[in-house]
Amino acid sequence: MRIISWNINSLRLRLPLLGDLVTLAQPEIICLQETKVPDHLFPEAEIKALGYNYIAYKGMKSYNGVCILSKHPFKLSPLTKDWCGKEDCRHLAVQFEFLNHPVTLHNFYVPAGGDEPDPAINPKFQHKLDFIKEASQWFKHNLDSYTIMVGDLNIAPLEHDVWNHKQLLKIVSHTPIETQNLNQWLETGFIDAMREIIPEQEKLYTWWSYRNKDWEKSNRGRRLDHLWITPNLRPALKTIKVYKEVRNWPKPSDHVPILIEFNKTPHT
DNA sequence: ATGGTAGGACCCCTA
Repeated sequence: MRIISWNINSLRLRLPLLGDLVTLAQPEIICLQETKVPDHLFPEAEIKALGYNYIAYKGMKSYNGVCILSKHPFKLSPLTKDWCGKEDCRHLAVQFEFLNHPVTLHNFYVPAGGDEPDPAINPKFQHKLDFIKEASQWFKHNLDSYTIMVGDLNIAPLEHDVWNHKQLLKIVSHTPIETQNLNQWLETGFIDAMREIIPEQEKLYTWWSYRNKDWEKSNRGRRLDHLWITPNLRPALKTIKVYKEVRNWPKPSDHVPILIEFNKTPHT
């Protein structure tokens, strides 16, 4: 079972790239963030033409937006909700059968938080902290036994999730308050699947700013996108892959797709 | 220390 998570930064603009990604990665399920398309304009026919007949989307004009595209049937999970009292299209949850269990899949787009890492003067940073706090509390009581959680969490928690740990400690996405709060969310019952496979001492990025002249040469990346699983899915975990080459495709997103693959017949 | 780029809608916001 191959699942992709990707902050696509406009679904309509990058539909051709999504097609290329399907060819390259052959995912059975795709979770996208920052679709930037309101529901009445969602390109459903084009997505179905790519082979994904089961679709859930929650979008709005200009900002945010998430969707889940699948080759296998699923139902929308009742765990889908709004956060911080805002209807800003940052979360979808679905449920499907896998390994003879109902598996819940969450797709999140966490607020970026603006530039100034001080909640007293930056309401966007306050929103980000509130969002993570609320999610941490909520998952204490609403974590299904078999759960996969993916998305753009806009936080790079570990030293080697950023190109320069010391320099980024004061930069939004890598401040201690963010990484502490994200760890509390993780500790509600998840495993960081990417770091299960790729050692913590190894640099690992999923995002490179548009503002670098040569992103590959300067390599000032961050791991903002994540793949979390509950421990009972750990025996089935097969592969993690970061599709770094997609950052060099024409008109790329600043995030690259990440893949999690499970064995379909685990010996648990 | 600064400013750099991109997407979408609207004369600027968000990332």
